Amino acid sequence: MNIREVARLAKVSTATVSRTINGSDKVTPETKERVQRAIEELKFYPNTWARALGSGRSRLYGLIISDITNPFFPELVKSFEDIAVQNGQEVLVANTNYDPARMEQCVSRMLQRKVDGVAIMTSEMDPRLITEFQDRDIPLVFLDTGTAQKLTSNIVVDYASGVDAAVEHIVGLGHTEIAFISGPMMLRSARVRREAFVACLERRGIGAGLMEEGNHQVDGGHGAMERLLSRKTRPTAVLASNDMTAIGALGAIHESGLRVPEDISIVGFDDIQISAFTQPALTTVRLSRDEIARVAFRALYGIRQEGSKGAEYGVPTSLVLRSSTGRVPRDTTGKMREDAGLVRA
Amino acid sequence: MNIREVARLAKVSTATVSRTINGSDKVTPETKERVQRAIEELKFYPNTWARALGSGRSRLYGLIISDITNPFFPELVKSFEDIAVQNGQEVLVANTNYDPARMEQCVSRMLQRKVDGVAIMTSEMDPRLITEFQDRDIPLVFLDTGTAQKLTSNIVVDYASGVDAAVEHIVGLGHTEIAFISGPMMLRSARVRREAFVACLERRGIGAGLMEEGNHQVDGGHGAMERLLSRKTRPTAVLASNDMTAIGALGAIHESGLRVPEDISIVGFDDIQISAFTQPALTTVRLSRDEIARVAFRALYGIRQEGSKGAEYGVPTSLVLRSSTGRVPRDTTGKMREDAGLVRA
DNA sequence: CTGTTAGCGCTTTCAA
DNA sequence: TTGAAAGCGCTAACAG
Repeated sequence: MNIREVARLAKVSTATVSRTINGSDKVTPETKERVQRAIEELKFYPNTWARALGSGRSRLYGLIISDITNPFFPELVKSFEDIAVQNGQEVLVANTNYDPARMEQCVSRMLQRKVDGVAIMTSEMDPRLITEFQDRDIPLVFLDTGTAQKLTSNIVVDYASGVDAAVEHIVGLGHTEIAFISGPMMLRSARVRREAFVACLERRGIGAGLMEEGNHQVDGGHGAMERLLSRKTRPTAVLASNDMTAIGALGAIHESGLRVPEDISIVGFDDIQISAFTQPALTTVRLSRDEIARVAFRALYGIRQEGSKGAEYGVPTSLVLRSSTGRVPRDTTGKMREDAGLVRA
Repeated sequence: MNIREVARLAKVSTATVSRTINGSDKVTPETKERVQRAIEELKFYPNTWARALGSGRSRLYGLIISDITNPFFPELVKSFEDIAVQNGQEVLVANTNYDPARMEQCVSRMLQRKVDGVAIMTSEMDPRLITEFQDRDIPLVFLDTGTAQKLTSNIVVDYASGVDAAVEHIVGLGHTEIAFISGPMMLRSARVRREAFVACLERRGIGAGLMEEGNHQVDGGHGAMERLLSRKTRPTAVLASNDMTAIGALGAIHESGLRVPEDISIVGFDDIQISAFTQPALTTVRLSRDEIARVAFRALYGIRQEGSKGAEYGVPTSLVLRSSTGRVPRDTTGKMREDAGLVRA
């Protein structure tokens, strides 16, 4: 079953069938009508691969992420896919699993599938691999890394404003011992977030905060928080590099018998869906996946479609106030207190 | 850049290049070696579509899910993709968003991409659409719905055993007022889970439980739990149709001032990653995504590869004990009590 | 507006 | 073991 059969049934040439499939305006309505009927009757679905071969365009966009298991990404994938499908394009999602070897494999898959563009939402990327794409004139868009060039764009998240709002909020509540649980420092994106925090404290003349390293996952946040709690000077407020980390920290705090926010305030980052439903609901810095996805797709699609150039796009962040932050407790000696709840009053 | 250039550089025919790419054993090691070098030198990546066109096999498998935003699915996607890539195949993921219209679109996409098989992990599916696949001899595998046929397999989750273990556990703790928060009743899979619960209570001669309907998402669980709490006879134990629902219920309980498990016990279903880190950690019925993914892929791939037939595969469930379940409180009048915590002793 | 035809890049007989 | 050549299903000039 192929375009020829449709042509035969509709009594036209394959070219005409092709034209009506592609919505060409140079086809008489009646002819178009006849072809449509033939297509319906035969339940014909044009072979995308053959179309791509013939036209040189795959209508396929690659989306490389590091861990689909981190809720931040599925939301991004969903948005990206929605926009792509709306524009008649498809998405090939690939997971690197934070593994450089798999990253190489992902790149190879993208290249073999002849994608029309790739959104690289993962932090580390061998420059050599990037060249593979650029040499083939494949549009690229990065998140927080890379620099705009001919065909490659970069999405720059304004971490500073969100972090600043968070710190201002925390400081306004009287906190002075502020800690930060970072992501894995081997990841560029994790370092960028950490730096935003450090720079913010500096700007405000607050002493360097306590630092612990997590892994952007729940268990890492849990472990980091435990280490933080065992320090001689316990922080009264903790910012986490992402919400998963914050959720892990929340758990560790509860297990230690302390309370949030009475004893310790927690601020997350990302605002993933579940953060509104943790106990207590997480105050967090929102980073819109929808916005990132939209910008990323447009950056890619725009180049192919409107011949735009690679550019730099900004994406804002903003503070979402919920219940995991509160006034600094009066007693900050670091000992567990039975009356912790009263401090709130 | 194509296979011809490689052939030219290696001084062989395109057929030979094709053979070495496909690992044919009818190529002299030396020739193979020469071709490999040429491929490396040119950084040649064979065009997958052309391969598909030529061979009639796309090496692409479709995976249709209903909501990538529900943590159950990303874990499934990840496992499925891992196995597929290990076998040199690719995965095309499609989201229906619980929307029949999008389901139709998904099917069309799969058909156009000429997938070699489709795993349909979403509950409702227009029979007409299924026919589209079957008419084209495309292997299918369903989760909990459909019946095994020539090329279509079915994965049957043994809900009964997991639900039974959960109810036994709950009953063993002295609970008698057991409620169930279901998923959306319009979904077959949600109905199946609910029925397993009802059947289990019947089998044990326990009166019909209280029922509320959620939507398999956090907010639905939250709302359903609120309704449950406002009833005259408040349940002392609640089973949820999935973990997201249970997490929502957990939140509603906390907000009402009651405690888990002192006042109310909660049992989830699925055992998604985050359930180990909720407050308290969720007791839940585990359903292995890994296992489902593995079985689903094998069902599809096996048919193409080993010529196996469509079959029925069972997947077990098991109870995971954590901290959200405890002994039934002595006082079950449904009033809020200040001493709730003491009941535990 | 419609048809003819030459590819797109690879696989796969069929010969050699 | 290797090569020549005929497709795979569709698109896109180019004619008409």
